[in-house]
Amino acid sequence: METSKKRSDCPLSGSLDVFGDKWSLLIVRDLMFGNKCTYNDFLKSDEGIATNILASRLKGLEENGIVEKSAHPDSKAKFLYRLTPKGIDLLPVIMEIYIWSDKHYEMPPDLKATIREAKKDKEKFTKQVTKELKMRMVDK
Amino acid sequence: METSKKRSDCPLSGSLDVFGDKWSLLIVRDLMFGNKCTYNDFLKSDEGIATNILASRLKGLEENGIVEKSAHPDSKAKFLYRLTPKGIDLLPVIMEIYIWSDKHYEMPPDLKATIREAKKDKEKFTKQVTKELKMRMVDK
DNA sequence: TATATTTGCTTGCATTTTGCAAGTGCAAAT
DNA sequence: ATTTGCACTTGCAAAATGCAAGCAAATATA
Repeated sequence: METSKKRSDCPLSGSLDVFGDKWSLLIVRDLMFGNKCTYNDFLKSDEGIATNILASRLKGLEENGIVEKSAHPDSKAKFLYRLTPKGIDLLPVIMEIYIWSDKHYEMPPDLKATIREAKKDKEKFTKQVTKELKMRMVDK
Repeated sequence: METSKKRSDCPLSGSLDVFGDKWSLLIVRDLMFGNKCTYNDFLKSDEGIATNILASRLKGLEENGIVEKSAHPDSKAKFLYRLTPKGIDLLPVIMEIYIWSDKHYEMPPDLKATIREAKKDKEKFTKQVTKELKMRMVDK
């Protein structure tokens, strides 16, 4: 197996090797908040990811233990993509990006409200969402 | 002026348009923790950024109000790059990436100790580092 | 049962971005 | 006066991206 070499010992650079691109965290977002879990779900997201890029990102996320692919309960033609615990642990990272964004850019009002609410008690929000996501893991 | 179009209304995708690549946050890291502030400083970082990429990333970060370029007090041949308040506000994002990394990967022991300490009281750590960074802003 | 459609991709190809090496112009040190 | 340092720019090959089309298996429809 070909292990891609690290650029340095810095954990930040190592993390960016995993999700430092324009698409990976959007897939994680869709899994966390978008109620999306299939290839076509991700394809339909507003940003319009190209199908080959989606395939390569899903592969990368899977190889890095962020998402996990399994059989879909409804159909053999579908697959179910889910966040692993490691993927769920990206919630605080994504939250802080939203909070940063809220501070420096405009955004849809409903989302803004949610973020401000979450910001009030980050730990509570994180724990609650994490719990929900872990529950989703064992479903089916 | 050519404004690059947003991929969607999602603040996460907008943020990734700003710093969603393998290099931008490493430059921010160098400015935050590495005591680096010149072009050559960034070039010398362990990851070995290519000089043309560094130039383009610094330009992007500047255009997006994350860093600011000014005259260097020591020499007319040098320039000083500094984080803006908006750039300093990325501290919590970077912190959470470090914390995620600490949970899921190995890392240098001294850095690990710092991260664990910061994690104990994130708000205290954030406030203190932010204060130091803002002080650095007004120096010179 | 035959046909059409859905699903999750892969392939080909043009365009863009990256990475590497070399070069440039100005400032400063020797 | 010449060399060195600094902050880039340029050229070019290689890799990644984006777009459209194709494809096999599974499912839905006629």
